[in-house]
Amino acid sequence: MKIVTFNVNGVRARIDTLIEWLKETNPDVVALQEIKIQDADFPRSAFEKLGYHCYLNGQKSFNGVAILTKGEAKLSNRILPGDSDDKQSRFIEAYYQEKRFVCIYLPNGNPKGTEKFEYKLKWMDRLNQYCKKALISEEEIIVLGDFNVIPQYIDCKYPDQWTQDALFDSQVRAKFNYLLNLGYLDAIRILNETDSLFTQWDYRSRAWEENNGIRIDHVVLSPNAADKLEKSWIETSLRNQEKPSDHVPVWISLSEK
DNA sequence: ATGACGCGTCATACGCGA
Repeated sequence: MKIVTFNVNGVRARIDTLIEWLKETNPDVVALQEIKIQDADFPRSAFEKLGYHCYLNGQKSFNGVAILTKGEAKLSNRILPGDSDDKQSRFIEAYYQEKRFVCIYLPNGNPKGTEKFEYKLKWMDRLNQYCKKALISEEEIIVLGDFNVIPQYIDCKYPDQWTQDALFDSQVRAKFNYLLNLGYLDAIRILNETDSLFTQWDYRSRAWEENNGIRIDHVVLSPNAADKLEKSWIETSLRNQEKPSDHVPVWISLSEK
């Protein structure tokens, strides 16, 4: 089973390249972030023509996540517990072929020292508690999306540039580590020990041309899912397209048995 | 310290992202 996560930075702006990419790569499960559209306006038919079922938690203008599956899935949750006032669309969960897919767009949190940063920290606590509780089921759980967390120094080109940033904050990194310490596995890092494995490059300041990137899009696996991990890779080439997203897809394949 | 790009919006400047 081929599974991919992709922050598209606007599904309308990306629809043509998205459809072309899906035709070529044919993933079984697709997790999208920053679709920036409300559910009613999502271009369902373009994906349905390729055989995908669409499960949406959209929002006008900002945020918005989706799970697409080749065949019918069961939408199980669109709310991350722990804050009934949270109106931002950053979480969706679906079951497909006896696996649980949790697609997230974790808050950016910048700048530090504001309510945005506090919201990020609380959101991460909520996610960690959710993922901790989920382990009890012993299901195969795939948590994937834009985490807005640079886990380690080797996950950015110039760590000095990020020391004051919410993506590389020590509390934020500790909360990401909490998830790993529960027994979840970072699917890219576990199979690739080299540096410069980036998933996002700023549009500005020639960041792509100079490979000034960061690794913030992650696929995190529960132990039972990790047992089936065959490969993990980052599809860097998409950043070369015309009108690219600033992020690129992150892939895993799981064995069928 | 600032701005740089790009997306979306009851647009034609501004919020937001990373």
